[in-house]
Amino acid sequence: MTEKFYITTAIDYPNGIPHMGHALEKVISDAYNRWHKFLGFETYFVTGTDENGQKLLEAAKAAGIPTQEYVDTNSAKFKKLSHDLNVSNDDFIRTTEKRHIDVCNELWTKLEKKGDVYFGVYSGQYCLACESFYTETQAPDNICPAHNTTLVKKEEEGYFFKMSSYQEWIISYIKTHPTFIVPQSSYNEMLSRLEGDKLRDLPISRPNENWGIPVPGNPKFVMYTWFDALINYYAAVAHTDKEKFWPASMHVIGKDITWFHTVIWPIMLHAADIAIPKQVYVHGMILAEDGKKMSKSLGNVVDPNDMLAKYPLDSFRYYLLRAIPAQNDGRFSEKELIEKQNAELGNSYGNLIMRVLKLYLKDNAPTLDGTGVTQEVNFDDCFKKMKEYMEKREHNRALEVLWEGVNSMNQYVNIKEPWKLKEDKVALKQVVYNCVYSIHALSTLLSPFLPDTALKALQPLGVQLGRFEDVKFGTTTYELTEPTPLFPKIDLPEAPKPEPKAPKPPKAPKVAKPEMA
RNA sequence: CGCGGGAUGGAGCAGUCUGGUAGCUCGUCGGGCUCAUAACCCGAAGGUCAUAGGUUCAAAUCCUAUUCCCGCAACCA
Repeated sequence: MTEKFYITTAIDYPNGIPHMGHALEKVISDAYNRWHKFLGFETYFVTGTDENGQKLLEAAKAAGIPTQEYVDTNSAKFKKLSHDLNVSNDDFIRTTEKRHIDVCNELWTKLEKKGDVYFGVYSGQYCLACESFYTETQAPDNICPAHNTTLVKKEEEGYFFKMSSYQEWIISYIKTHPTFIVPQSSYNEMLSRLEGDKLRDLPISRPNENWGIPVPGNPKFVMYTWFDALINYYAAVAHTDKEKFWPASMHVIGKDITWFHTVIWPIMLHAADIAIPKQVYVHGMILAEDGKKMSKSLGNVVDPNDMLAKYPLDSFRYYLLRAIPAQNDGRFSEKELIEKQNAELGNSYGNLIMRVLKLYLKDNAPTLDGTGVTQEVNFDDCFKKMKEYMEKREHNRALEVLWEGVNSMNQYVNIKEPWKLKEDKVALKQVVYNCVYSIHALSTLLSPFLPDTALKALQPLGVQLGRFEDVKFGTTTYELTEPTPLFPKIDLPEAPKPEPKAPKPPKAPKVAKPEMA
Protein backbone atom coordinates (compact mmCIF):
# COMPACT_ATOMS: atom_id res chain seq x y z
CA MET A 1 0.00 0.00 0.00
CA THR A 2 1.43 3.29 -0.99
CA GLU A 3 1.17 6.06 1.54
CA LYS A 4 -1.30 8.80 0.82
CA PHE A 5 -0.80 12.50 0.89
CA TYR A 6 -3.67 14.94 0.60
CA ILE A 7 -2.79 18.61 0.48
CA THR A 8 -4.96 21.70 0.18
CA THR A 9 -4.51 25.42 -0.10
CA ALA A 10 -6.93 27.81 1.51
CA ILE A 11 -9.71 28.52 -0.93
CA ASP A 12 -9.56 32.06 -2.20
CA TYR A 13 -12.14 34.73 -1.83
CA PRO A 14 -12.84 35.89 -5.37
CA ASN A 15 -13.76 39.47 -4.65
CA GLY A 16 -10.79 40.84 -6.50
CA ILE A 17 -7.81 39.81 -8.48
CA PRO A 18 -5.25 37.33 -7.12
CA HIS A 19 -2.32 38.86 -5.31
CA MET A 20 1.13 37.78 -4.33
CA GLY A 21 0.04 35.86 -1.26
CA HIS A 22 -2.17 33.64 -3.35
CA ALA A 23 0.73 32.93 -5.66
CA LEU A 24 3.00 32.06 -2.75
CA GLU A 25 0.50 29.70 -1.25
CA LYS A 26 -0.10 27.90 -4.53
CA VAL A 27 3.55 27.47 -5.30
CA ILE A 28 4.43 26.24 -1.82
CA SER A 29 1.59 23.75 -1.87
CA ASP A 30 2.59 22.65 -5.32
CA ALA A 31 6.14 22.00 -4.20
CA TYR A 32 4.98 19.85 -1.30
CA ASN A 33 2.57 17.99 -3.49
CA ARG A 34 5.19 17.27 -6.13
CA TRP A 35 7.74 16.41 -3.49
CA HIS A 36 5.54 13.75 -1.97
CA LYS A 37 4.72 12.38 -5.36
CA PHE A 38 8.44 12.31 -6.02
CA LEU A 39 8.93 10.30 -2.84
CA GLY A 40 6.37 7.79 -4.03
CA PHE A 41 3.29 8.91 -2.14
CA GLU A 42 -0.10 8.70 -3.75
CA THR A 43 -1.04 12.35 -3.69
CA TYR A 44 -4.12 14.47 -4.05
CA PHE A 45 -4.09 18.23 -4.24
CA VAL A 46 -7.10 20.53 -4.05
CA THR A 47 -7.47 24.28 -4.32
CA GLY A 48 -10.47 26.41 -5.12
CA THR A 49 -12.55 29.47 -4.38
CA ASP A 50 -14.77 30.52 -1.48
CA GLU A 51 -17.79 32.06 -3.08
CA ASN A 52 -20.60 32.37 -0.58
CA GLY A 53 -19.69 35.52 1.33
CA GLN A 54 -21.92 38.46 1.88
CA LYS A 55 -19.18 40.70 0.65
CA LEU A 56 -19.32 39.14 -2.76
CA LEU A 57 -22.90 40.22 -3.01
CA GLU A 58 -21.86 43.78 -2.29
CA ALA A 59 -18.85 43.66 -4.54
CA ALA A 60 -20.96 42.39 -7.41
CA LYS A 61 -23.55 45.05 -6.78
CA ALA A 62 -20.88 47.71 -6.76
CA ALA A 63 -19.57 46.39 -10.04
CA GLY A 64 -23.07 46.29 -11.43
CA ILE A 65 -22.84 42.65 -12.37
CA PRO A 66 -25.09 39.74 -11.37
CA THR A 67 -23.53 37.97 -8.43
CA GLN A 68 -23.11 34.63 -10.11
CA GLU A 69 -21.48 36.17 -13.13
CA TYR A 70 -19.19 38.24 -10.96
CA VAL A 71 -18.11 35.19 -9.01
CA ASP A 72 -17.62 33.10 -12.13
CA THR A 73 -15.38 35.71 -13.69
CA ASN A 74 -13.23 36.12 -10.63
CA SER A 75 -13.05 32.47 -9.79
CA ALA A 76 -11.71 31.90 -13.28
CA LYS A 77 -8.90 34.33 -12.56
CA PHE A 78 -7.77 32.27 -9.62
CA LYS A 79 -7.99 29.11 -11.60
CA LYS A 80 -5.91 30.71 -14.28
CA LEU A 81 -3.28 31.80 -11.80
CA SER A 82 -2.80 28.23 -10.62
CA HIS A 83 -2.54 27.14 -14.20
CA ASP A 84 -0.05 29.86 -15.08
CA LEU A 85 2.06 28.94 -12.07
CA ASN A 86 2.22 25.34 -13.25
CA VAL A 87 0.49 24.19 -10.12
CA SER A 88 -0.31 20.49 -10.10
CA ASN A 89 -3.68 20.53 -8.39
CA ASP A 90 -5.93 17.59 -9.13
CA ASP A 91 -9.13 19.43 -8.42
CA PHE A 92 -10.50 22.95 -8.12
CA ILE A 93 -13.48 23.20 -5.86
CA ARG A 94 -15.94 26.07 -5.84
CA THR A 95 -18.16 26.42 -2.83
CA THR A 96 -21.14 27.22 -5.04
CA GLU A 97 -20.96 23.72 -6.46
CA LYS A 98 -23.56 21.15 -5.55
CA ARG A 99 -21.04 18.67 -4.22
CA HIS A 100 -19.88 21.23 -1.69
CA ILE A 101 -23.36 22.34 -0.70
CA ASP A 102 -24.48 18.75 -0.21
CA VAL A 103 -21.70 17.98 2.21
CA CYS A 104 -22.29 21.23 4.09
CA ASN A 105 -25.94 20.35 4.51
CA GLU A 106 -25.05 16.91 5.66
CA LEU A 107 -22.61 18.19 8.24
CA TRP A 108 -24.93 20.91 9.46
CA THR A 109 -27.78 18.48 9.90
CA LYS A 110 -25.57 16.05 11.73
CA LEU A 111 -24.34 18.70 14.13
CA GLU A 112 -27.82 20.07 14.66
CA LYS A 113 -29.17 16.65 15.52
CA LYS A 114 -26.40 16.25 18.00
CA GLY A 115 -27.22 19.57 19.58
CA ASP A 116 -23.93 21.19 18.65
CA VAL A 117 -25.73 23.54 16.30
CA TYR A 118 -28.62 25.35 17.94
CA PHE A 119 -30.89 28.31 17.33
CA GLY A 120 -30.52 31.26 19.63
CA VAL A 121 -30.26 34.97 20.01
CA TYR A 122 -27.06 36.83 19.57
CA SER A 123 -26.70 39.98 21.51
CA GLY A 124 -23.77 42.26 21.01
CA GLN A 125 -22.38 45.61 20.01
CA TYR A 126 -23.12 46.36 16.41
CA CYS A 127 -21.82 48.87 13.90
CA LEU A 128 -24.52 50.08 11.57
CA ALA A 129 -22.06 51.08 8.89
CA CYS A 130 -20.14 47.79 8.87
CA GLU A 131 -23.30 45.80 9.46
CA SER A 132 -21.42 43.56 11.77
CA PHE A 133 -20.85 42.78 15.40
CA TYR A 134 -17.74 43.56 17.36
CA THR A 135 -16.51 41.83 20.44
CA GLU A 136 -15.05 43.59 23.42
CA THR A 137 -11.53 42.76 22.39
CA GLN A 138 -12.11 44.05 18.90
CA ALA A 139 -13.66 47.27 20.07
CA PRO A 140 -12.71 47.81 23.69
CA ASP A 141 -14.00 51.38 23.78
CA ASN A 142 -17.26 50.48 22.15
CA ILE A 143 -16.16 52.42 19.10
CA CYS A 144 -16.14 50.83 15.68
CA PRO A 145 -12.50 50.45 14.69
CA ALA A 146 -13.46 50.89 11.07
CA HIS A 147 -15.79 53.85 11.21
CA ASN A 148 -14.91 55.41 14.50
CA THR A 149 -18.55 55.56 15.46
CA THR A 150 -20.23 54.38 18.62
CA LEU A 151 -21.52 50.85 18.53
CA VAL A 152 -25.10 50.10 19.37
CA LYS A 153 -26.50 47.12 21.18
CA LYS A 154 -28.31 44.77 18.88
CA GLU A 155 -29.94 41.41 19.17
CA GLU A 156 -30.21 39.04 16.30
CA GLU A 157 -31.59 35.57 15.96
CA GLY A 158 -29.49 32.93 14.38
CA TYR A 159 -27.70 29.64 14.65
CA PHE A 160 -24.76 28.91 16.88
CA PHE A 161 -22.08 26.31 16.98
CA LYS A 162 -21.38 24.95 20.42
CA MET A 163 -17.69 25.42 20.38
CA SER A 164 -17.52 26.13 24.08
CA SER A 165 -17.96 22.50 24.97
CA TYR A 166 -14.81 21.47 23.14
CA GLN A 167 -12.19 23.67 24.72
CA GLU A 168 -10.57 20.93 26.77
CA TRP A 169 -10.62 18.58 23.86
CA ILE A 170 -8.91 20.93 21.41
CA ILE A 171 -6.23 21.88 23.93
CA SER A 172 -5.38 18.30 24.59
CA TYR A 173 -5.51 17.49 20.89
CA ILE A 174 -3.00 20.17 20.06
CA LYS A 175 -0.80 19.18 22.95
CA THR A 176 -0.74 15.56 21.92
CA HIS A 177 -0.06 16.43 18.28
CA PRO A 178 2.99 18.67 18.38
CA THR A 179 3.26 18.94 14.61
CA PHE A 180 -0.40 19.68 14.06
CA ILE A 181 0.41 23.37 13.74
CA VAL A 182 3.61 24.41 12.00
CA PRO A 183 5.63 26.55 12.53
CA GLN A 184 6.22 26.48 16.24
CA SER A 185 5.40 30.15 16.68
CA SER A 186 1.89 29.60 15.36
CA TYR A 187 1.53 26.53 17.53
CA ASN A 188 2.49 28.47 20.62
CA GLU A 189 0.24 31.34 19.76
CA MET A 190 -2.84 29.19 19.31
CA LEU A 191 -2.18 27.19 22.41
CA SER A 192 -1.65 30.21 24.60
CA ARG A 193 -4.77 31.81 23.22
CA LEU A 194 -6.74 28.67 23.94
CA GLU A 195 -5.41 28.40 27.43
CA GLY A 196 -5.96 32.06 28.14
CA ASP A 197 -9.45 32.66 26.80
CA LYS A 198 -12.71 30.87 27.16
CA LEU A 199 -14.14 29.61 23.94
CA ARG A 200 -17.47 31.10 23.02
CA ASP A 201 -20.19 29.60 20.93
CA LEU A 202 -19.98 30.90 17.42
CA PRO A 203 -22.69 32.51 15.38
CA ILE A 204 -22.74 30.54 12.16
CA SER A 205 -25.64 31.97 10.19
CA ARG A 206 -26.65 35.19 8.48
CA PRO A 207 -30.02 36.38 7.21
CA ASN A 208 -30.58 35.03 3.74
CA GLU A 209 -30.22 37.69 1.09
CA ASN A 210 -30.33 35.29 -1.79
CA TRP A 211 -26.68 34.45 -1.72
CA GLY A 212 -25.04 31.65 0.21
CA ILE A 213 -25.98 28.17 1.34
CA PRO A 214 -29.44 28.13 2.93
CA VAL A 215 -29.60 26.59 6.37
CA PRO A 216 -31.25 23.17 6.05
CA GLY A 217 -34.85 23.46 7.14
CA ASN A 218 -34.74 27.21 7.59
CA PRO A 219 -34.11 29.07 4.35
CA LYS A 220 -34.54 32.41 6.08
CA PHE A 221 -30.87 31.97 6.94
CA VAL A 222 -27.70 31.08 5.12
CA MET A 223 -24.57 29.59 6.62
CA TYR A 224 -21.93 32.06 7.64
CA THR A 225 -19.38 31.75 4.90
CA TRP A 226 -16.41 30.73 6.98
CA PHE A 227 -18.43 27.82 8.31
CA ASP A 228 -19.19 26.44 4.89
CA ALA A 229 -15.81 27.39 3.45
CA LEU A 230 -13.82 25.16 5.78
CA ILE A 231 -15.90 22.21 4.76
CA ASN A 232 -14.57 22.38 1.19
CA TYR A 233 -11.52 20.35 2.14
CA TYR A 234 -13.68 17.48 3.16
CA ALA A 235 -16.35 18.02 0.51
CA ALA A 236 -13.77 17.70 -2.23
CA VAL A 237 -13.22 14.06 -1.38
CA ALA A 238 -16.23 12.91 0.62
CA HIS A 239 -18.45 10.25 -0.94
CA THR A 240 -16.20 9.83 -3.95
CA ASP A 241 -13.42 7.45 -4.84
CA LYS A 242 -11.07 10.07 -3.36
CA GLU A 243 -12.48 9.63 0.12
CA LYS A 244 -9.54 7.39 0.96
CA PHE A 245 -7.42 10.54 1.05
CA TRP A 246 -9.20 11.87 4.11
CA PRO A 247 -8.00 13.12 6.58
CA ALA A 248 -5.97 15.76 4.81
CA SER A 249 -2.23 15.51 5.37
CA MET A 250 -1.53 19.19 5.11
CA HIS A 251 -3.61 22.34 4.96
CA VAL A 252 -1.51 25.22 3.66
CA ILE A 253 -2.83 28.57 4.85
CA GLY A 254 -1.89 32.15 5.62
CA LYS A 255 -1.48 33.57 9.08
CA ASP A 256 -4.75 35.38 9.28
CA ILE A 257 -6.88 32.28 9.18
CA THR A 258 -4.87 30.15 11.59
CA TRP A 259 -7.54 30.21 14.26
CA PHE A 260 -10.19 28.95 11.89
CA HIS A 261 -8.07 26.07 10.72
CA THR A 262 -6.45 25.00 13.95
CA VAL A 263 -9.30 25.49 16.41
CA ILE A 264 -12.69 25.84 14.77
CA TRP A 265 -12.18 23.37 11.94
CA PRO A 266 -10.88 20.50 14.07
CA ILE A 267 -13.70 21.05 16.54
CA MET A 268 -16.27 20.96 13.75
CA LEU A 269 -14.84 17.70 12.50
CA HIS A 270 -14.48 16.19 15.90
CA ALA A 271 -18.06 17.07 16.78
CA ALA A 272 -19.15 15.34 13.59
CA ASP A 273 -16.97 12.28 14.24
CA ILE A 274 -14.78 12.93 11.24
CA ALA A 275 -11.03 12.41 11.34
CA ILE A 276 -8.86 15.47 11.99
CA PRO A 277 -6.34 16.68 9.40
CA LYS A 278 -2.76 15.82 10.23
CA GLN A 279 -1.23 19.22 9.86
CA VAL A 280 -1.89 22.88 9.28
CA TYR A 281 1.12 24.65 7.85
CA VAL A 282 1.04 28.42 8.17
CA HIS A 283 3.18 30.26 5.70
CA GLY A 284 4.37 33.80 6.27
CA MET A 285 3.08 36.90 4.66
CA ILE A 286 4.69 38.50 1.68
CA LEU A 287 5.34 42.04 2.64
CA ALA A 288 6.08 44.78 0.21
CA GLU A 289 9.65 45.82 -0.30
CA ASP A 290 9.25 48.52 2.33
CA GLY A 291 8.48 45.86 4.94
CA LYS A 292 4.83 46.78 5.17
CA LYS A 293 1.91 44.68 4.25
CA MET A 294 0.88 44.93 0.65
CA SER A 295 -2.38 46.76 0.44
CA LYS A 296 -4.30 48.58 -2.17
CA SER A 297 -4.60 51.66 -0.03
CA LEU A 298 -0.86 51.88 0.39
CA GLY A 299 -0.38 51.28 -3.30
CA ASN A 300 2.51 48.88 -2.75
CA VAL A 301 0.85 45.83 -4.22
CA VAL A 302 2.77 43.67 -6.63
CA ASP A 303 0.58 41.68 -9.00
CA PRO A 304 1.76 38.11 -9.53
CA ASN A 305 0.47 38.23 -13.09
CA ASP A 306 2.83 41.10 -13.80
CA MET A 307 5.72 39.06 -12.48
CA LEU A 308 4.74 36.12 -14.62
CA ALA A 309 4.60 38.39 -17.64
CA LYS A 310 8.03 39.81 -16.92
CA TYR A 311 10.03 36.84 -15.72
CA PRO A 312 10.39 33.16 -16.49
CA LEU A 313 7.93 31.12 -14.49
CA ASP A 314 10.57 29.07 -12.73
CA SER A 315 12.54 32.14 -11.73
CA PHE A 316 9.43 33.40 -10.01
CA ARG A 317 8.71 30.04 -8.41
CA TYR A 318 12.28 29.73 -7.27
CA TYR A 319 12.20 33.14 -5.71
CA LEU A 320 9.00 32.41 -3.80
CA LEU A 321 10.28 29.09 -2.53
CA ARG A 322 13.84 30.04 -1.82
CA ALA A 323 13.88 33.67 -0.78
CA ILE A 324 10.67 33.95 1.22
CA PRO A 325 11.39 32.31 4.58
CA ALA A 326 9.25 29.23 5.10
CA GLN A 327 8.53 29.93 8.74
CA ASN A 328 8.32 33.68 8.71
CA ASP A 329 7.27 36.73 6.82
CA GLY A 330 9.38 37.87 3.91
CA ARG A 331 9.47 40.90 1.77
CA PHE A 332 9.03 40.84 -1.95
CA SER A 333 11.78 42.47 -3.93
CA GLU A 334 11.88 42.37 -7.66
CA LYS A 335 15.55 43.18 -7.55
CA GLU A 336 16.21 40.19 -5.36
CA LEU A 337 14.20 38.02 -7.70
CA ILE A 338 16.43 39.03 -10.56
CA GLU A 339 19.57 38.58 -8.50
CA LYS A 340 18.58 35.12 -7.36
CA GLN A 341 17.73 34.06 -10.86
CA ASN A 342 20.98 35.37 -12.27
CA ALA A 343 23.27 34.16 -9.51
CA GLU A 344 21.81 30.86 -8.43
CA LEU A 345 19.74 29.63 -11.33
CA GLY A 346 21.86 31.06 -14.11
CA ASN A 347 25.43 31.32 -12.93
CA SER A 348 25.65 28.40 -10.55
CA TYR A 349 23.22 25.86 -11.90
CA GLY A 350 22.64 26.72 -15.55
CA ASN A 351 26.22 27.55 -16.20
CA LEU A 352 27.39 24.30 -14.63
CA ILE A 353 25.48 22.44 -17.31
CA MET A 354 26.85 24.63 -20.07
CA ARG A 355 30.49 24.47 -19.07
CA VAL A 356 30.52 20.71 -18.69
CA LEU A 357 28.59 19.77 -21.80
CA LYS A 358 30.17 22.28 -24.14
CA LEU A 359 33.61 21.30 -23.02
CA TYR A 360 33.01 17.66 -23.68
CA LEU A 361 31.04 17.95 -26.88
CA LYS A 362 33.73 20.09 -28.44
CA ASP A 363 35.76 17.10 -29.52
CA ASN A 364 34.21 13.94 -28.17
CA ALA A 365 31.47 11.63 -29.34
CA PRO A 366 28.11 12.44 -27.69
CA THR A 367 27.64 9.04 -26.10
CA LEU A 368 28.94 8.96 -22.56
CA ASP A 369 28.81 5.70 -20.69
CA GLY A 370 29.98 4.95 -17.21
CA THR A 371 32.22 1.96 -17.76
CA GLY A 372 35.49 2.24 -15.94
CA VAL A 373 34.47 5.42 -14.18
CA THR A 374 34.93 5.84 -10.46
CA GLN A 375 32.25 7.64 -8.54
CA GLU A 376 33.64 10.75 -6.93
CA VAL A 377 30.47 12.67 -6.19
CA ASN A 378 27.33 11.56 -4.45
CA PHE A 379 24.08 13.27 -3.52
CA ASP A 380 22.50 10.76 -1.19
CA ASP A 381 23.30 12.96 1.72
CA CYS A 382 21.93 15.98 -0.07
CA PHE A 383 18.69 14.12 -0.68
CA LYS A 384 18.53 13.02 2.92
CA LYS A 385 18.95 16.54 4.20
CA MET A 386 16.38 17.88 1.77
CA LYS A 387 13.96 15.28 3.00
CA GLU A 388 14.52 16.34 6.57
CA TYR A 389 13.94 19.97 5.77
CA MET A 390 10.82 19.23 3.77
CA GLU A 391 9.46 17.24 6.68
CA LYS A 392 10.06 20.24 8.88
CA ARG A 393 8.30 22.38 6.25
CA GLU A 394 11.41 24.39 5.57
CA HIS A 395 11.42 24.21 1.81
CA ASN A 396 13.72 27.20 1.55
CA ARG A 397 16.34 25.23 3.46
CA ALA A 398 15.83 22.24 1.27
CA LEU A 399 16.70 24.36 -1.74
CA GLU A 400 19.65 25.81 0.09
CA VAL A 401 20.99 22.31 0.59
CA LEU A 402 20.43 21.52 -3.07
CA TRP A 403 22.45 24.55 -4.06
CA GLU A 404 25.27 23.47 -1.80
CA GLY A 405 25.39 20.48 -4.08
CA VAL A 406 25.45 22.68 -7.15
CA ASN A 407 28.25 24.79 -5.74
CA SER A 408 30.27 21.76 -4.81
CA MET A 409 30.17 20.68 -8.44
CA ASN A 410 31.49 23.99 -9.66
CA GLN A 411 34.32 23.54 -7.22
CA TYR A 412 34.87 20.03 -8.44
CA VAL A 413 35.20 21.26 -12.01
CA ASN A 414 37.68 23.93 -11.02
CA ILE A 415 39.79 21.48 -9.09
CA LYS A 416 39.77 18.81 -11.79
CA GLU A 417 40.43 21.27 -14.62
CA PRO A 418 38.98 19.02 -17.32
CA TRP A 419 39.99 21.50 -20.06
CA LYS A 420 43.53 20.41 -19.46
CA LEU A 421 42.67 16.79 -20.12
CA LYS A 422 42.01 17.03 -23.85
CA GLU A 423 44.66 14.46 -24.62
CA ASP A 424 43.81 12.06 -21.84
CA LYS A 425 40.39 10.73 -22.85
CA VAL A 426 40.16 8.35 -19.91
CA ALA A 427 40.81 11.02 -17.34
CA LEU A 428 38.47 13.41 -19.14
CA LYS A 429 35.67 10.88 -19.18
CA GLN A 430 36.23 10.24 -15.51
CA VAL A 431 35.64 13.88 -14.66
CA VAL A 432 32.87 14.57 -17.14
CA TYR A 433 30.88 11.49 -16.26
CA ASN A 434 30.89 12.52 -12.65
CA CYS A 435 29.74 15.97 -13.65
CA VAL A 436 26.99 14.78 -15.94
CA TYR A 437 25.83 12.39 -13.29
CA SER A 438 25.68 15.29 -10.85
CA ILE A 439 23.55 17.32 -13.25
CA HIS A 440 21.28 14.34 -13.60
CA ALA A 441 20.96 13.89 -9.85
CA LEU A 442 20.65 17.55 -8.96
CA SER A 443 18.10 18.27 -11.65
CA THR A 444 16.06 15.31 -10.52
CA LEU A 445 16.08 16.65 -6.98
CA LEU A 446 15.05 20.03 -8.33
CA SER A 447 12.08 18.69 -10.25
CA PRO A 448 9.45 18.99 -7.50
CA PHE A 449 10.27 22.67 -7.15
CA LEU A 450 10.95 23.71 -10.73
CA PRO A 451 9.44 20.98 -12.87
CA ASP A 452 9.95 22.69 -16.22
CA THR A 453 13.54 23.51 -15.50
CA ALA A 454 14.33 19.96 -14.50
CA LEU A 455 12.91 18.67 -17.76
CA LYS A 456 14.85 21.20 -19.80
CA ALA A 457 18.05 20.45 -17.94
CA LEU A 458 17.81 16.73 -18.55
CA GLN A 459 17.08 17.11 -22.21
CA PRO A 460 20.69 17.64 -23.35
CA LEU A 461 21.72 14.64 -21.25
CA GLY A 462 19.36 12.41 -23.19
CA VAL A 463 17.67 11.00 -20.09
CA GLN A 464 14.15 11.05 -18.73
CA LEU A 465 13.07 12.56 -15.48
CA GLY A 466 12.50 9.90 -12.88
CA ARG A 467 12.76 9.36 -9.19
CA PHE A 468 15.98 10.00 -7.35
CA GLU A 469 16.49 6.35 -6.59
CA ASP A 470 16.56 5.68 -10.31
CA VAL A 471 19.50 7.95 -10.93
CA LYS A 472 22.23 5.35 -11.00
CA PHE A 473 25.89 6.10 -11.23
CA GLY A 474 27.79 4.10 -13.79
CA THR A 475 24.96 2.20 -15.42
CA THR A 476 23.32 5.21 -17.02
CA THR A 477 24.54 6.07 -20.48
CA TYR A 478 24.08 9.65 -21.58
CA GLU A 479 23.44 10.83 -25.12
CA LEU A 480 24.67 14.38 -24.94
CA THR A 481 23.40 17.16 -27.14
CA GLU A 482 24.22 20.84 -27.37
CA PRO A 483 22.70 22.69 -24.38
CA THR A 484 21.05 26.09 -24.47
CA PRO A 485 21.14 28.51 -21.56
CA LEU A 486 18.34 27.77 -19.13
CA PHE A 487 18.29 31.14 -17.49
CA PRO A 488 19.63 33.90 -19.68
CA LYS A 489 20.77 36.81 -17.63
CA ILE A 490 18.19 39.43 -16.78
CA ASP A 491 19.38 42.99 -16.61
CA LEU A 492 18.59 44.83 -13.45
CA PRO A 493 16.26 47.69 -14.18
CA GLU A 494 18.17 50.92 -14.42
CA ALA A 495 18.13 51.56 -10.75
CA PRO A 496 18.27 55.25 -10.06
CA LYS A 497 21.78 54.88 -8.86
CA PRO A 498 23.13 57.37 -6.43
CA GLU A 499 25.14 58.88 -9.23
CA PRO A 500 27.81 60.56 -7.14
CA LYS A 501 29.94 57.61 -8.00
CA ALA A 502 32.11 60.08 -9.81
CA PRO A 503 35.82 59.63 -9.98
CA LYS A 504 36.44 56.75 -7.69
CA PRO A 505 38.27 58.10 -4.76
CA PRO A 506 41.86 57.03 -4.97
CA LYS A 507 42.25 53.82 -3.08
CA ALA A 508 43.71 54.63 0.21
CA PRO A 509 46.69 52.45 0.73
CA LYS A 510 45.87 49.58 3.03
CA VAL A 511 48.64 50.41 5.38
CA ALA A 512 47.78 53.85 6.41
CA LYS A 513 50.51 56.31 5.82
CA PRO A 514 51.36 58.71 8.50
CA GLU A 515 48.82 61.46 8.54
CA MET A 516 49.31 63.78 5.61
CA ALA A 517 48.22 67.27 5.96
C1' C B 1 0.04 46.87 30.72
C1' G B 2 -4.90 43.48 24.27
C1' C B 3 -2.26 39.39 21.51
C1' G B 4 1.80 38.04 18.52
C1' G B 5 6.35 38.59 15.41
C1' G B 6 10.88 41.25 14.78
C1' A B 7 15.69 44.43 15.74
C1' U B 8 22.70 40.40 14.00
C1' G B 9 28.82 43.62 9.09
C1' G B 10 26.34 48.00 2.96
C1' A B 11 21.44 44.80 1.69
C1' G B 12 18.55 40.32 2.87
C1' C B 13 18.73 36.44 6.41
C1' A B 14 20.56 31.98 9.80
C1' G B 15 22.22 31.17 14.67
C1' U B 16 18.59 32.11 20.28
C1' C B 17 14.80 26.32 22.50
C1' U B 18 19.91 22.70 24.13
C1' G B 19 25.01 29.65 26.75
C1' G B 20 31.36 28.29 25.03
C1' U B 21 36.28 31.29 18.77
C1' A B 22 29.57 35.31 15.10
C1' G B 23 27.68 32.11 9.97
C1' C B 24 25.21 32.26 4.90
C1' U B 25 23.76 34.70 0.20
C1' C B 26 24.38 39.22 -2.49
C1' G B 27 27.45 43.48 -2.83
C1' U B 28 32.75 45.54 -2.29
C1' C B 29 38.17 44.65 -2.79
C1' G B 30 42.45 41.40 -4.22
C1' G B 31 44.12 36.96 -6.65
C1' G B 32 43.47 32.44 -9.77
C1' C B 33 41.36 29.97 -14.05
C1' U B 34 39.82 30.34 -19.13
C1' C B 35 35.57 24.89 -20.12
C1' A B 36 31.22 28.14 -19.58
C1' U B 37 25.50 32.59 -19.64
C1' A B 38 31.96 38.71 -18.55
C1' A B 39 30.32 32.77 -16.02
C1' C B 40 33.52 29.51 -12.20
C1' C B 41 37.23 28.93 -7.97
C1' C B 42 40.32 30.94 -3.81
C1' G B 43 41.24 34.83 -0.35
C1' A B 44 40.33 39.62 2.25
C1' A B 45 37.96 43.81 4.38
C1' G B 46 33.53 44.90 7.05
C1' G B 47 29.43 43.50 12.97
C1' U B 48 30.18 47.03 20.76
C1' C B 49 24.54 40.73 17.65
C1' A B 50 18.55 47.67 19.25
C1' U B 51 19.60 49.97 24.50
C1' A B 52 20.49 49.47 29.88
C1' G B 53 21.06 46.33 33.85
C1' G B 54 21.36 41.17 35.91
C1' U B 55 22.71 35.64 36.25
C1' U B 56 27.34 32.92 34.88
C1' C B 57 34.08 31.11 34.64
C1' A B 58 31.54 32.36 29.91
C1' A B 59 25.60 35.69 27.01
C1' A B 60 23.54 37.22 20.15
C1' U B 61 21.73 33.00 23.12
C1' C B 62 18.99 32.85 29.89
C1' C B 63 16.41 36.84 33.30
C1' U B 64 14.50 42.08 34.01
C1' A B 65 13.44 46.83 32.12
C1' U B 66 13.38 50.25 27.98
C1' U B 67 13.23 52.04 22.77
C1' C B 68 11.91 51.35 17.77
C1' C B 69 9.50 48.53 13.58
C1' C B 70 5.63 45.26 11.86
C1' G B 71 1.13 42.24 11.86
C1' C B 72 -3.85 40.85 14.06
C1' A B 73 -9.75 45.25 13.88
C1' A B 74 -12.07 48.91 6.76
C1' C B 75 -9.56 46.49 0.27
C1' C B 76 -6.06 42.16 1.86
C1' A B 77 -2.90 35.17 2.08
